[in-house]
Amino acid sequence: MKKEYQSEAEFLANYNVNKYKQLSLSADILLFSVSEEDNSNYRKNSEKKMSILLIKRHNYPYKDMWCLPGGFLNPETETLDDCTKRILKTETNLSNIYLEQLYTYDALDRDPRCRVISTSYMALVDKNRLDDKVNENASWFDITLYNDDGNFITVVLDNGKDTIKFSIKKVLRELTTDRYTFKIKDNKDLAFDHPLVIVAGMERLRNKVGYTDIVFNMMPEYFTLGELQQVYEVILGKKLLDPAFRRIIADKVEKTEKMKTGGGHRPSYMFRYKNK
Amino acid sequence: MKKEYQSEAEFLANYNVNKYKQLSLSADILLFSVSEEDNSNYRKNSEKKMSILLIKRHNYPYKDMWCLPGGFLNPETETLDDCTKRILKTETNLSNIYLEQLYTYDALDRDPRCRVISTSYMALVDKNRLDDKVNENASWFDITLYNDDGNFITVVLDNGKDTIKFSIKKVLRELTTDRYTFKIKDNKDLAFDHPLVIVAGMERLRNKVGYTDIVFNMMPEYFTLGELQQVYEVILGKKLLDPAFRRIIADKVEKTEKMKTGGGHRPSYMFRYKNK
DNA sequence: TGAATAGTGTCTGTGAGACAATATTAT
DNA sequence: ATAATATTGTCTCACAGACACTATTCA
Repeated sequence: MKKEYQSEAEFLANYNVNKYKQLSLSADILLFSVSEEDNSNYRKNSEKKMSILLIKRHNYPYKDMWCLPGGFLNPETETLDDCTKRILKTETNLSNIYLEQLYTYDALDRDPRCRVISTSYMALVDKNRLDDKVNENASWFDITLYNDDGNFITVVLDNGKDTIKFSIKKVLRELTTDRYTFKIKDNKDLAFDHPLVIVAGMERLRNKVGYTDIVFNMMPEYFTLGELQQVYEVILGKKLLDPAFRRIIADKVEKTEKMKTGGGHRPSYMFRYKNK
Repeated sequence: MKKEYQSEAEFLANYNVNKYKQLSLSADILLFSVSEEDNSNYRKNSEKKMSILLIKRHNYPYKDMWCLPGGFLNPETETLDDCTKRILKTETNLSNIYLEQLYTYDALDRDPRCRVISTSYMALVDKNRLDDKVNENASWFDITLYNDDGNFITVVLDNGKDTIKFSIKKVLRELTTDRYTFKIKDNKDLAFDHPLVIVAGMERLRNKVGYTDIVFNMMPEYFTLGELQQVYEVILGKKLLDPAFRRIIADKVEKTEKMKTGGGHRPSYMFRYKNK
């Protein structure tokens, strides 16, 4: 039977480092998706928001706080990719999810138990595939980004019950021309260095959306161009002009016979990703 | 006194895994620079080539083969960044080098001794800063890339004495829209999975050159626009048009009073990176 | 003088940004 | 009829590609 600790300090005092490994590797997953906000106006299309899956911690450290889904690597049998897929399977019950390694975080004190070096992964999924299948300790949080000025980013995560808020400062790196790193300025709701991981991951997603087709991993098979445009817009954090958007994605999609009707306005053709 | 093994098989048979760690982390460094090919024609500017620093291995595994500079992480004291800087200092005697983490390689069998998970770093340097300072076991290799067709890349590395050649196949990943990974198709000269690391790193460099200012880390303080253009050209692997190039970099550089003369042709103003 | 690079002018076509106009639905 | 989205047309402006032209040096 597991002992119940009363505080993180007590837990750490009793934490037997030698019982476990001195150095552990882990994978942390940014599982991104897009959520639909139900709308009162029967004419309007439902608005969309970026969302991310978080896990409620039940153990120390950071007990009762939210964190990214993640887990330790079994170094004898697993690659980091394997490890990530195993975690995703556990949390979402899905196997076929777009995955991409992002960055390895290894600050000496990023985990109070011992040295834990964590590789972050970005995963993208169409929410319709799993809405009800997620693990009970997991929850989808809508993401809102505020760019206070050029140097600060405030992130608010909301799952309808809990609100998580943190701020990140952009810090220019020395010895370089235009790169910067992130530092946590303010955070009390999210475990570990996960605020950094989230902000860096969202930046990566924003950048890659422009020159790759990864968005289609977040779309169902059939979608309207309006829906697709909404997804681009929530990722990029800005409105796009309809004609320009249609020009750009014209050769990536193909029109089908299906129509989406019932919106109190002109119906729309459904499109499909055209995989060359 | 260290025992001398006669073969890699013998070495591995005697390798005591328990004497060392079961799992090790390491950093491998892609130290890129640009080399000048001396030219016979007094009129012509010297041609440039991409070059990379490699290390001659003196121990098993992969004894007597070349490999990327790298080393094991000391997990009690170092971050991966620290580790990379320490290795760079050892090999080049320089401390201030542009660094950027790229990717973490962790195939189960990538090192025959035991599980070694390696994070690759890209480092960029102006060769004038260190030409004679490099460690004696290290050597600069000129890089030539051949894109046999869309799916194969052949890389030839040459340091004037040794020639290293390997081929890489681009493999489309499942579950995705446009990403691919690399697989080694043919390699007998370069240790470990370093062919993959090199090709992936060069791709990253090519991409980043377009939307960042990292090139200036490979330039001396004063340079002509012709020299700068040459560097872009060897990185991108194609010629650029002069007027277009000048338009693009116009606001990144500032003209100085210095001139570069003696070329048997019209002299050129020297420019400097304009750090906003 | 000529070969080579340095540097600038300018034309053209492509494509993004912007705005307008038309089409079609459910209430 | 009206509010809302769907879809297309078109104008303009910025800018990259392309080519031409002039400037300047040293053997």
